[in-house]
Amino acid sequence: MTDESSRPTDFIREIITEDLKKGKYDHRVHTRFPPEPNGYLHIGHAKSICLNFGIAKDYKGTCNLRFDDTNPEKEEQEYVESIIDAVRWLGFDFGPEPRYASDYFGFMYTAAEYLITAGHAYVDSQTAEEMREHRGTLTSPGKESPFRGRAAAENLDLFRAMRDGRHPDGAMVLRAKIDMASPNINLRDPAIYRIKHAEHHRTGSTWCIYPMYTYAHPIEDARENITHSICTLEFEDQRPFYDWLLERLAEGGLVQRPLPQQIEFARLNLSFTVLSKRKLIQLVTEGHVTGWDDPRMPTVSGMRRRGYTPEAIRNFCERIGVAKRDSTVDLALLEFCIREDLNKRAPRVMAVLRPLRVVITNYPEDQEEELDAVNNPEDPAAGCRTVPFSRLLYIERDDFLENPPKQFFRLAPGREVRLRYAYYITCEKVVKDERTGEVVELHCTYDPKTRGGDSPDGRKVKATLHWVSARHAISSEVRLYTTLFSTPEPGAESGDFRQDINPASLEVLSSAYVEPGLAGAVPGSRYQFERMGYFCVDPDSTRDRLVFNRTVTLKDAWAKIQKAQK
RNA sequence: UGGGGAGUCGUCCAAUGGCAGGACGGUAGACUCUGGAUCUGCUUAUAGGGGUUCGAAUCCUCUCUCCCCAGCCA
Repeated sequence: MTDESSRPTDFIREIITEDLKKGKYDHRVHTRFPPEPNGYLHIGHAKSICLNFGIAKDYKGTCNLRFDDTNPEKEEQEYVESIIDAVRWLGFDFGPEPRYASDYFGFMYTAAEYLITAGHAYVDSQTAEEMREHRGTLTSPGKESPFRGRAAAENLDLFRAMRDGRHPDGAMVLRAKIDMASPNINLRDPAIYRIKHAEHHRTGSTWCIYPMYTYAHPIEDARENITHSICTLEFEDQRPFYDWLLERLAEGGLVQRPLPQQIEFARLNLSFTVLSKRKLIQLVTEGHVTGWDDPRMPTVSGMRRRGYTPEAIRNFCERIGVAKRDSTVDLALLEFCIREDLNKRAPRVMAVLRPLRVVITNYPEDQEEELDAVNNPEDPAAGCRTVPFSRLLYIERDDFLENPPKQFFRLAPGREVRLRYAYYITCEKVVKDERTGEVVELHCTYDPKTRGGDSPDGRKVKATLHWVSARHAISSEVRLYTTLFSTPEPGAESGDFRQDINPASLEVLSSAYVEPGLAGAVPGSRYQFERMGYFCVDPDSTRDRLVFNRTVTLKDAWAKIQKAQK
């Protein structure tokens, strides 16, 4: 909202605009993105990142990157690095250093002692199982713990003993004292501290008790003066506790008003993919993909390797909007966003993925020439290049059909087509393997007067084919990706998402040819292979051999016709 | 069967008592040295019943459907 005329675009910005109008937070807006460092970021996180950092930007506020590292058994340094990397790559700035929940462990401990002293918390010596039994059910109230009535002094001693490591894991927990009969289960004396004799990735062995998310998160927000604490829908039931805790701490003067407020929105679901952390981990550990950055993964690192741009992802996140209803976004929208971006910026090159040899019989054996080609018709500033032409070429196997159906415009016996930026050629002869009947080579003639691709007599052709000169082309590997799952909602039918893994999600083409200008292309560079799609140089490339990942195909009218006829 | 949320084109998001709109998808066409891009047309929706109102997607009411919650996970 940088000017008067702009209006909020979602219900969260509406709330913020209203708060600003009322002066609720002294005209400040401060958000945060709080991942747990126990996995890699995916497109669903990107939605949250764009929301939180986007709001900060819109309202000239601040957004913190904060690691919610309250469970040492699950969290690792490796993840914090990948998350930092992903956030920066997406184009967001959180200052020189991220924040950590563990930065506040000391304060959280002090606050817990205050709660005990004020009679708002107690140490419970029940086992986990006993606690579960006493919690009641969704429809029946819980029962109070026999330890609920302990005096503050005893609780304090016990809690300090917990901290000092005098009890094993699970021996006791600190609980908030609220209401065991509450219809909201989260208010039935939730555990707020547990014993874990575990090494923490940042605090080492300083602590053997760790706060629960429920307790830690509101405190982290308050400590960072967060104004709007935006999270996903499943935390909605948690909000009464969030408010309860902060109210108690404000009463004790441990946090200042105005208190941050929690606002929930619906997480992203995407068709043909899974986004739950558990499922993503399973894909990696069970070897269904090659790693977190496998180009078929919906992780930020996977999409990056696939060839997605930060701009396309940000644009996607803006287009899908923010609301409270559960929804599943069509993968086609994501693909639209990356095509839209790459169409404007990706240089065009010619690459033949499944080569078919073509001999231009009337082109002199020892002759070759350089032809002018436009780098990007959408961007005149991208300039021109030349591509070599000679007697022996490769064209795409799919661009020739011996017995073409009516709607097939491409090369066929006796038919004339244009070779892009080069010449008109006519297919004169089809050479086949005698045993298999497979077409192995085409003999064509070219019309020298059509150099550059135009015929002086105004003669039209129905198709333009991409090609490479066999002598000059660089042999490369091309990895063709389609969706990792073959159904829009993986697991919907069988209950096991792995049943719907698409066995054909990766096709490796090891004898593709790209034009010579691509020599030395660096990993991460993106190109449009004319008529085939957008491709990105994979880090697996070596000096001698380029490897390309297909980011997304071009829209393909012919493929659609073929599909419709099946 | 407790509590908390949510129901609008195929999909996602708007409309905040006043002509249900946009984007993606789909489809038809124009154009084209990429069957790309671009442009144009068309397509389809307020979960259901009752009520309030001159007027309801919006307010009231009843019903239905879907999601979340019974970790010492986040």
